[in-house]
Order: sequence, then C-alpha cells, then structure tokens
Amino acid sequence: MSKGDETRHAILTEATAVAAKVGLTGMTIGQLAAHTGMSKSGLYAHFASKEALQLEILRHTRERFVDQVVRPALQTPRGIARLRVLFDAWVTWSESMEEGGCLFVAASSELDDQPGPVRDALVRDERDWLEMIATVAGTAVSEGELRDDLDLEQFAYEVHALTLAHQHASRLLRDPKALDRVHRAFDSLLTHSA
Amino acid sequence: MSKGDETRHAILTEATAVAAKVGLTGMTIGQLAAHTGMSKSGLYAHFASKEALQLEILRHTRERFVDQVVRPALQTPRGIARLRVLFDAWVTWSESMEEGGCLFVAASSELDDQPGPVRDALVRDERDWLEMIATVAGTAVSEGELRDDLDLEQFAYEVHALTLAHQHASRLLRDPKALDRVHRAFDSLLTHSA
DNA sequence: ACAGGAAAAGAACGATCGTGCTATAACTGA
DNA sequence: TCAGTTATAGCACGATCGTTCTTTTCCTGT
Repeated sequence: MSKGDETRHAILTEATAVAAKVGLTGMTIGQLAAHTGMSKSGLYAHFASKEALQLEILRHTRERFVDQVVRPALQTPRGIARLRVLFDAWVTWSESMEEGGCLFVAASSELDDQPGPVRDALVRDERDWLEMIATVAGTAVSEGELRDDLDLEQFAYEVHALTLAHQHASRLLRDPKALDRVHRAFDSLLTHSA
Repeated sequence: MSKGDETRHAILTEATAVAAKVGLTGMTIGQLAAHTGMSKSGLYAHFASKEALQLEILRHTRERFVDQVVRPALQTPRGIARLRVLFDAWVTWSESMEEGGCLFVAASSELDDQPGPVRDALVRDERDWLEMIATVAGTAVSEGELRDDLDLEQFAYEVHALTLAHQHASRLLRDPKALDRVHRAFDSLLTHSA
C-alpha cells in the first residue's frame, strides 16, 4: 500500500469515529484535520468533496461491518446458532465504539429527511442489513428451529428495533442494564418465534 | 399574550420543525431567521444563546407531547385500553410531523455522546417517557389484563424499541408497510405479555 | 395622542465553514 | 542518486456561523 493510500485509510478510520460522534453533517474538515494532525488542504486533497468523503466513510464502515458482524455469523452453522452470533456480533460491534456507537444507527436519524446520495447509500445499507437478518432467520426456519409460518421481514424488523433500542439505552441513557435488556428481549423474541 | 410572547411562540414552533429535520445542532440562527422571515438579530433577541434556544425547543416539544400523547391516554380507562391509546397517540404524533418525525427520537441519537445541559434535559425527558409507558402498563397489570410477573421496565424498553423502529422504517426507509409493521409488533408484544 | 418601553432590524465582530490554487516537501522507480 | 511523481502544506476566497451593540420601529398604558 502506497503512502497515499495509507494516510487515506487512516483519515477514513479517524473520520468514521468523528462522524459517529458528531454526525456525518456535523463533522467538519477542520475538525478532522486537527484530529489527524494534518493540514486542512492536505487532508482534503484525498477527497473530491465533503459529500464524497461522507460516502467513503459509509463504504469504509460497511467493510468493517461485514468483517466484524456478518462474517462471524456466516462462519457459524445455519439456524438459531447463526442468528445468535449475528446478533451478538452486532452488540459487540456497537459496544466496541469508544464514542457514538454504530455509525449506521446515528446516521439513520440524522439523514432520514435529508435527500441526496449519502442518504441513498445509507438506505441501501440498511435494507441490506434487514435483508441479512431475514435471510439468516430463514435458515433457522428451514432447519426447523423457528416456526415455518414466521414472517421473516417482520422478524427482521423486530430484531432491528432491538438494535436501535440498545444504542438508545446504552449511549443516551447510559443504562447499566442495557446489555441485559437487549439480550432478554432477543431471547424472548426467539422463544415466541419457535 | 403580548406581541413578544406571540412571536417567541411562533419562533419556537418553527424552530421545532427545523430541528426535527436537520437536528438541534444542525439548525442555525440564520436558517431559522429565513424560515420565520425575521432578521437574525431580531430573532436572536428572544433567546440568551443558541443553547438556551435548544433547551426551549425541548421544553416546547415536551408541552405539545404531553398534550397530544400523554393526555389522551390519561383520559382513557386504566389498563390495556389506556396502553393502546398511549401507543397509538405516539404513532399519530410521529406521523403528524411533515418532516423529521419525532424530535425526541432524532435528538436521541444526535446528542447521545455530546455532553451538556441539552443532552441532560433530553435524558430526563426520555426517562420520563419510559417511566410513563411502564406506569401505564402497570395499570394493565393491576387490572388483571397483563400477567402479574411482567417486568414493567423491560416492557417499556420493548415498546420504546418499536417507536424507534417505526421512525426508522417510516422516515428513512419510507416503507409503506411501516404502520402495519409497528402495529403488528405491538399487538404481538401485548399478546405475549398477557 | 403621546411618552416610555418593548421588539425588531442593521451592521459588524472574529471564527470557522467548504473549497480552490500554488508552492514545497516526501516518496518512488529507474 | 536523481527525475518525476505524489503527497502535503500554505494561503486565500466568499459564505456563514454565533454573538454583540446600536439604532429604528412598533406596541402599549395612560
């Protein structure tokens, strides 16, 4: 990897953290330059515009998300076991961020009424994520571990609801019981879907 | 109501809408002045600082929330009936916003890692809201409509999860089935808590 | 209707925004 | 090592940020 690609990658890593904390819009080039110890123009030279940077941040986050959440699940046997790993990996992913939690969650409410390519990209990512949950739940159905009349999309919707609730309880309310809460809710959802 | 109070109120109403769309931080005085047709300084004279304005926006929203969501519920007989009205009123409240949806939901992920008095006020509001759900669910328990070993806080957590999910499905994903989804999830939650 | 006070506008402040252009510094392949 | 490329910094731009101060306009009580 050349020097350019290296710093570009470092910028994106730092930018992802900043964006998770203050939002994709709230994040500024100057702020980011200060965080990385670069000059504003030196940093900016790596991206065509702020919007391009935001899109790159989403792409960078998506790659790490696949690595840390999706892949562990796909390496687990089909069925409820895989579903549990997927969910637990998400919780771990969310908890692993020093500040701001999961960028997708933060960006979701930030961009929900701000049309443009960044919002469009986020919507695609979120649809993919919901589809992934539904698909994995489907393996549990075909393994006979969840009831076969289960509405997979509705199930994914409710699992996703728990991820949003966890970020809220953990990040905003700083509820020490947040982890316990989200696991109990997920278990009860599994029970009622069996 | 004097002239000053009148415009102040009008500003807050407009500011609430703007803040729901672009965030409490993303909102700017200039933007707000343009929306209200006032000069920046004329508008600003009504508030001590931007932070004070943000706090006033939260207070203003809380008042309307009590009127439109809490009050209808408290005017309904105790028990599941009241719980349903509370939830339905929230959904109506959220849907009634032209843009941005429920400000509390939007602010929750915006401020979750931004310490200060605004975050503190929001945390209080969210705690109150969760407590309200738990309390109303408690009336359904004491009426014998929900099982008496129900964990009220956990129940409130899961109901709240659905409100977050609804805003996501409705505002970000523009899912036409969003309303159906949230109602089905709520019904199933009630069923499993009976 | 007029005086006194409240409300709004005007203008300006230093700071920072996103974004260019130009020059210097650092890396890389021959 | 040296040329040529690539990466970074410096500097400046118009715009807008939150905020203050002064002036003008409007409202209100008598």
